[in-house]
Amino acid sequence: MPGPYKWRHRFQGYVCRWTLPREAILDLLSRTSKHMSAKEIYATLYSMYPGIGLTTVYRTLDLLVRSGMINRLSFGDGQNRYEFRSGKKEEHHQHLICTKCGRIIDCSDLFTEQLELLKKAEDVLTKKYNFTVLDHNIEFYGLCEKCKKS
Amino acid sequence: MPGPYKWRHRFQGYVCRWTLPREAILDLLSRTSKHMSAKEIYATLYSMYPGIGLTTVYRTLDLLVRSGMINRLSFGDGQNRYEFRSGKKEEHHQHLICTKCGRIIDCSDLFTEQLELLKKAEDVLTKKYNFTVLDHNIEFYGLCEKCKKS
DNA sequence: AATGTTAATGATAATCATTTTCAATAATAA
DNA sequence: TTATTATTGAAAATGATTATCATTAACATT
Repeated sequence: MPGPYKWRHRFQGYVCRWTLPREAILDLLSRTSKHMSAKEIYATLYSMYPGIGLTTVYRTLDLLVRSGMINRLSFGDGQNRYEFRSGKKEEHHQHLICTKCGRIIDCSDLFTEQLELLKKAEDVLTKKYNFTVLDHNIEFYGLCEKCKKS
Repeated sequence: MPGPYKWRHRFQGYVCRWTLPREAILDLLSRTSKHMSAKEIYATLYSMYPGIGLTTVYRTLDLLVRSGMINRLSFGDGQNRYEFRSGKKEEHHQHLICTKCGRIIDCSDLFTEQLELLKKAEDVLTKKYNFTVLDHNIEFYGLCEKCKKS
């Protein structure tokens, strides 16, 4: 369990009480580069904090999503996954998903291309569909290094 | 129920027996512009073909996904959705998803931008991650016309 | 520091999408 | 027409997520 209330200040106005489970879940997600499911988060925290309940994990994840601290991802494997959301607006990244082993790789190398797509998209979508873009998501499916070999 | 076996020929080699449920499900998806869930497909077919079972719908959808006839989509609302896949490789489109009412709009207006992103992506991802891109997916989240007003 | 209010928790049960099981059916080859 | 076996559908099983509710604990007030 990390320093007592590292993340508390980011919740002013969102939540009444800052608690150990909330701190622990947000802290875990801020440290890992994995895209963890609720069960995985629960299992990880359980080892250092056996009192925690799976229900609380689900509830807290929901809270964190709603308050914009984390992203909920669904890759279609039957469970949602979560990732920490950096403060910076520009730090959008893509996910590479191996269709063979399910590995997920983060990729932030297409910054310029993405921005251009986005700029154009906002323009087109507003004019044609009167749709206001608030967020976007780009995924690439294919084969990772390991799976190509085998 | 449509003309007897309209889609049969596209299955040569994929499947042994071509049946009424398979025909009906594929035909329905080929006609609709909606992004239907298994339950919705089941309900629609049930009215004209009361013998059909939900299990068969799930199984057939799986078969159709595996053989490349349809796409499975997961927008994170707890159920998968399906769309017919046109033969043409280039006919990739994006989805606009209204975060308020859940409406899904198809959009094919970003053809050039998408191609350029993709071209660059394949290059970068191969070099940096040794990842082979087979497919991609782009989604825009925001507010649709109706939801902006209310 | 002690107290009271009530938000937050966690165990359990419920829900909902999807999968598995298995006996019955029907598509196709012989 | 018959035999083979892929396919079907009902029912049960699974697995992720949500709802219920009594208990606990955060924190504002004393």
